[in-house]
Amino acid sequence: MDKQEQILKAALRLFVEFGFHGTPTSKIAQEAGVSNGTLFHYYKTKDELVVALYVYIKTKITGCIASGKEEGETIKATFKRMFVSSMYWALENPIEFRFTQQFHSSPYLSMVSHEEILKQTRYLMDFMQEAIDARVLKPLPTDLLFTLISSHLAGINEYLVASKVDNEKQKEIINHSFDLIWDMIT
Amino acid sequence: MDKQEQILKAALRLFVEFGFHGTPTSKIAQEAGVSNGTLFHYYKTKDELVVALYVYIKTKITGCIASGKEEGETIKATFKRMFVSSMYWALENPIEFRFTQQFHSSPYLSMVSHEEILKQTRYLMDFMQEAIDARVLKPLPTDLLFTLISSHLAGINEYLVASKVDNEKQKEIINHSFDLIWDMIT
DNA sequence: ATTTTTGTGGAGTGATTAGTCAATCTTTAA
DNA sequence: TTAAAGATTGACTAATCACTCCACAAAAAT
Repeated sequence: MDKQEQILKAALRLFVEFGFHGTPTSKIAQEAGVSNGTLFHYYKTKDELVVALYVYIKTKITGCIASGKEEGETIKATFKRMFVSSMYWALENPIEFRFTQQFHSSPYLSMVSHEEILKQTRYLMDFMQEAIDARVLKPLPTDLLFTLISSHLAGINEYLVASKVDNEKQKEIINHSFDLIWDMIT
Repeated sequence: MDKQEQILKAALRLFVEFGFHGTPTSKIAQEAGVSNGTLFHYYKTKDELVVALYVYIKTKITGCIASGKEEGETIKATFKRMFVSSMYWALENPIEFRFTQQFHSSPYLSMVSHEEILKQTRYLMDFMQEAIDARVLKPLPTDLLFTLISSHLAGINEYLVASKVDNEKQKEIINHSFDLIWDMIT
C-alpha cells in the first residue's frame, strides 16, 4: 500500500519499455494506481523521480552485494561471492538491471550528486584498495578495476539474457567468467 | 551542403546532450539549419531518424575497424589492430560512441532489423570463427566472445574518458588492456 | 520547352505533456 | 475534542511536440 514505492515500480517498468521521455508522468500515475497529484506530491519533477528511482535501485544492488559476508573469508572468496551475487541479482532482476544500464548511458547520470555516487561505490572501492594493499590485486587504479569488472559483468549478463542457456550451463559460464576476470586483475 | 547529413549530425549532438525524447525534432531542424518540413521529407518519423543515425554511425565504425588489413598478418596482429583502432575511434569520436551506448541500452535497439545487425557484425563474427577454427581463440560461442570484447572496450573507454591520463599513459593502458582481453579469450 | 520529380520552407494543427491548484480526506498531536 | 499537518484527488493549463500541408523552387526526364 506504499504509494511512493508503487510509483517507483510503475515508473521502472514503463521507463524500461518506452524510455524516459517516452513515458508520460500521467501513465506512471495511472499504472501505479494513484492520481497525478500524488505523484507530484512525492516527486517535485519528473527528473527528480528518475533520479530517485536510480538511487532506489542502486541501494538495493549495493545492499545485496555487501550482504552475506562470512568470517575468515579469503579475499578471493569475498570477491567471488560479490561477483556471483551481482551476476545473479542482474539475472533475477532484469528490468532493474536494464534500467541502471539505460540510466548510466543517459544524460540523467549527471544529475546524480557526487556524494550519492561515492556512497554507492565506497564499500567496493575500499575493499579493492585493501586487496591491492594486501598484494592480491594488481596495483591498478581502483576506478579502472571497478570499470573493468562492471563492464565484464554487464557483458556476461547481456550474453546470458540473449542466449537462453540452461541453469547448469549458466552456472558454468558464471564460474568461468569469474576465473577470467580474476586472472585479469591479479 | 548535404542537408541529410547535417540533420544527422545535429541530431547526434542533441541526442547525446538531451536524450532521445528530450530533443524535439524542431530543434534538430533548427540546429541543422534546415526547415521542419525538410527533416520530415528525409525521415518519415522521429524514430526513423534515430535508427538511421544509429546505422550511419555503426557503418562508420565497422568501416574503420575493417580497414587497414595487411597481408601476412597473424591472427593476433589482426585482432590487436582491430582492438586498438576501435579504442581510438571511440576516443576520437566520443559523442558518436556515447550515442551508440545510449542507443544500445534503449528501447530503440529493437527497432533495428535483424539483417542490419548481422550486416554490421558479420565481418567480426566470421573472423572470430576462423580464429577459433585455427585453434587460436578458445572455442566459446562467437557472440559471447563478441560481447566480452565489446564490453571490455566500453569499460576501458569509460575509464580513459573519465580519468584524463596523458597520451603516453593512455597508449600504455590500451596495450595492457589488449593483453588482458587476449589472455582471456585464448 | 515542358512536364515530372524531387527538394525546401514554414506556418499551422491536434494531441499530448509536465506541472498546478484548490478542495477533500486521513492521520497525528496537543 | 480539536487543530494542524500531511496525503490524495482529478480537473485544469500553458507550453510543447511530432507531424501535415501546401506553395514554390530546382533539377531531371521527356
